[in-house]
Amino acid sequence: MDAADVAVVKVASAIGEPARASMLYALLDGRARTSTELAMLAEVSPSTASVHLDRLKGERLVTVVAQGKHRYYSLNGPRVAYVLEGLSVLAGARPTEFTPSTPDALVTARSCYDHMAGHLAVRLHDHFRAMKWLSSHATHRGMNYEVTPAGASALTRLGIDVAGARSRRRQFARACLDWSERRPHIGGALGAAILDAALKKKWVTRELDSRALRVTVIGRSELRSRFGIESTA
Amino acid sequence: MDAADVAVVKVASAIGEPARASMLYALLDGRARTSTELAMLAEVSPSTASVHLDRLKGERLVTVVAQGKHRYYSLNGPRVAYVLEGLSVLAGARPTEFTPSTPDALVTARSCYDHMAGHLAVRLHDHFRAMKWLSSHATHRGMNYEVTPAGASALTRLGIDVAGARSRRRQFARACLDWSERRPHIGGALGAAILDAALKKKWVTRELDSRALRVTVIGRSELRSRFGIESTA
DNA sequence: TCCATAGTTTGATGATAATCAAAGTATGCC
DNA sequence: GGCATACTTTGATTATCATCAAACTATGGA
Repeated sequence: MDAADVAVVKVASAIGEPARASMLYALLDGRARTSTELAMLAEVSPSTASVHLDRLKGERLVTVVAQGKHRYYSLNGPRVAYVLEGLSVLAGARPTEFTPSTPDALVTARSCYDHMAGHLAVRLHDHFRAMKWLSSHATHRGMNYEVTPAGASALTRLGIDVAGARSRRRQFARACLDWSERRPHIGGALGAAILDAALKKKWVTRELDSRALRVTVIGRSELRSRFGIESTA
Repeated sequence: MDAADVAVVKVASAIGEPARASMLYALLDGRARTSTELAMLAEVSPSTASVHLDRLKGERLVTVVAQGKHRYYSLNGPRVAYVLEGLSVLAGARPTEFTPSTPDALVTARSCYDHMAGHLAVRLHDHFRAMKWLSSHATHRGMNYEVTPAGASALTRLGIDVAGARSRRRQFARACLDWSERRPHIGGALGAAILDAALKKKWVTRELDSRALRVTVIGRSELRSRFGIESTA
């Protein structure tokens, strides 16, 4: 086994332990969490959690920021999120696809690192494309989107900070393949702006300690009237 | 930890053990291998290899086909290959980027499950696109390619079985993001046909027990004269 | 300065997993 | 039928890893 494989084994075995996996998947919603919170989520003692987090940090799966006595842990970038999603698909388990069967909840909506993923995200993507608010162009990195003039005004009227997304030093908008839906949703800065707007307008809310997003009553109404997207129960 | 995470832990920990990882990465070149071969590659005894392979089979990472007394193991589809490549990237190791520094070897060429990946594959992709032998169209699954009429005759003249690729019950041609190059190469049935043709014409040969492909003297000459692709030493 | 809180380090304990040799099973060939 | 080969199963051994409580360190507030 060469040196490269040794590194892979360390990364895979770091993920392949129940407590550490719990913590990693808990961070998949893109939010930072303290070590004490992660200990509780993983159902281990703070000392156990501390050792595990040190291991994850050593393998560059998480980053930590200290603020006073608190230590805030986050996933170390979208590539980690990508592999975790891939492992979920490989395991045959859908990452948090089922939301509680209340009439307001969309069957599948979740935050994928910093943007929306799931059924709702795919439907929004399809709608924006159908309305020709996005144009696509192939690049060496996959398919990217640009916002058309009509799309710019429509999305801005929806409260989506298109200009702010454009000014960020990151990819503006790209097709992000949705592992659970097997179809694209919108990633990049625009994808993050869309999630921000949906949260601000309270069309969706975050589930506590979960990547799932819950579609609110208001959200359901707005999504139906604006986009023709029905939530199914 | 919910049931989904338990499944993920089993998959990740199955990968995260040196002997099993060796066997998985040995299979990443898309060829089937016997359990005895894999035992040798992983430097464990046949009995140890047998138990490990049983574990990998249990987690659906490999499939096995018995032919007489031989057991041939393969990766269980491109999705497994995809996650293994993703783990390699995450681990910071490049999958077999360096070939021995003989003057004939291209720096980066390897087989990725059933098609060619690496620098050469990316250059071929770029050339075929530049010659407009491929047209692209975005689908809900990413970017796909179609062969133009000019491309069909040119590729067929190159010995690439375009018609055979088209008749297969799988995706004809798609942009497959090359993890090491970060640019697309050609996947799908056409990608496999291209690798087949390159092997048949002896432009490339397989390295023994490796995913690396070696560009032959003939291959280097043909690639330069036909496509303007130089191999660098 | 003292106390509470957050988090880390240490040492002991128990569980789990990988390893192999030996024995066993199945297949193929003569 | 007998022998060789490929592979599996079993039991014993060893190493590794996760766990926690206790002690310790760092930070923040009164």
